[in-house]
Amino acid sequence: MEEIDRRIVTLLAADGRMSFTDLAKETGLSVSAVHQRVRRLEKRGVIRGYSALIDHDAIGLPLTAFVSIKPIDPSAADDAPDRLLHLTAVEACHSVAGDESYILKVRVESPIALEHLLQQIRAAANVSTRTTIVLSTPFEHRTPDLGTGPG
Amino acid sequence: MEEIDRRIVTLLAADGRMSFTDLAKETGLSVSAVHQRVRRLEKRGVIRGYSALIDHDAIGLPLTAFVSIKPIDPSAADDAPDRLLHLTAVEACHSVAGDESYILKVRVESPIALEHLLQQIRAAANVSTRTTIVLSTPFEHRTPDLGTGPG
DNA sequence: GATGAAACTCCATGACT
DNA sequence: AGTCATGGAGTTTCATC
Repeated sequence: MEEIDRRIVTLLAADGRMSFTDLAKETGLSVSAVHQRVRRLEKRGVIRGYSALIDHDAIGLPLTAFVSIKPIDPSAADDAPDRLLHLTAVEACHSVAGDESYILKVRVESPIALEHLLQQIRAAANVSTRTTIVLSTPFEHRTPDLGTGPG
Repeated sequence: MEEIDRRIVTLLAADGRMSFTDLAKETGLSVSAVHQRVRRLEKRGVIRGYSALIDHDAIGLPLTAFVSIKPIDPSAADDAPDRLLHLTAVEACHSVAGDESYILKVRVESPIALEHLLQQIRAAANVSTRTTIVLSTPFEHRTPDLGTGPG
């Protein structure tokens, strides 16, 4: 990927609603050239989508936790992600190296809701869980610094 | 927060560039009423901003890891987040309950870059680190289901 | 790939209920 | 809080280079 595309990606990662007009000003291109590039980045999957960043406290999901899971039967099919998809409290699922197989990031309303969710996770994916509760989040969703590229 | 605001938040979390016109159609309100609500949600901090979701493989940061950190001197001032802010590879920093004090999410170019970053983290915050490498990410950034509210 | 212009759609604000 | 009206911006497409 090239310099101007990197700049566009950086700008849109920092402000997902920036207008094409402003992107054009920032990049020195015409509006239609920027438009074309953004559409191409979307089509190529470099830009996967756009999202509003939400204050989870404000929407009634103040409790965040990381849940590491491990299959109870190590010989069973490893389809945990599929089995957890329906649990909307599970915001992310990462397959990881190490003693456990996945790390989930979950957002719930309360400790009771977390307890219930853990039961659901264990039942749905036939796993044991280890939970780390988030006390506060100094920062999150920071935009990568794409600098001037590899090289 | 009330029903229509929840709906607006859900829609914008799923598509951060949705137009006010479409939000109006989805909510049954007029464009200006939606406009007013979105601005209020932004002002109240319920919506903290907007971001493009990026494919990290495509931008040359294919290696994700979780780094748990623990202070080497437990009596020292706990200002790790401040000390890590300048490391742009650190995408998120969560204070957590448990044996370790923070979990960081980092994105780097390569194993060598991770090694270098870990050295920087240890030096900057005077901590020990424990790193869990992400092999793949079945899903991430899922939108919360705000349903019809608490109750 | 980039550009400028045209047609169209959307945004943002003010007057009013 | 909401609607409607409106002028100003922003978006999208197209012919052209």
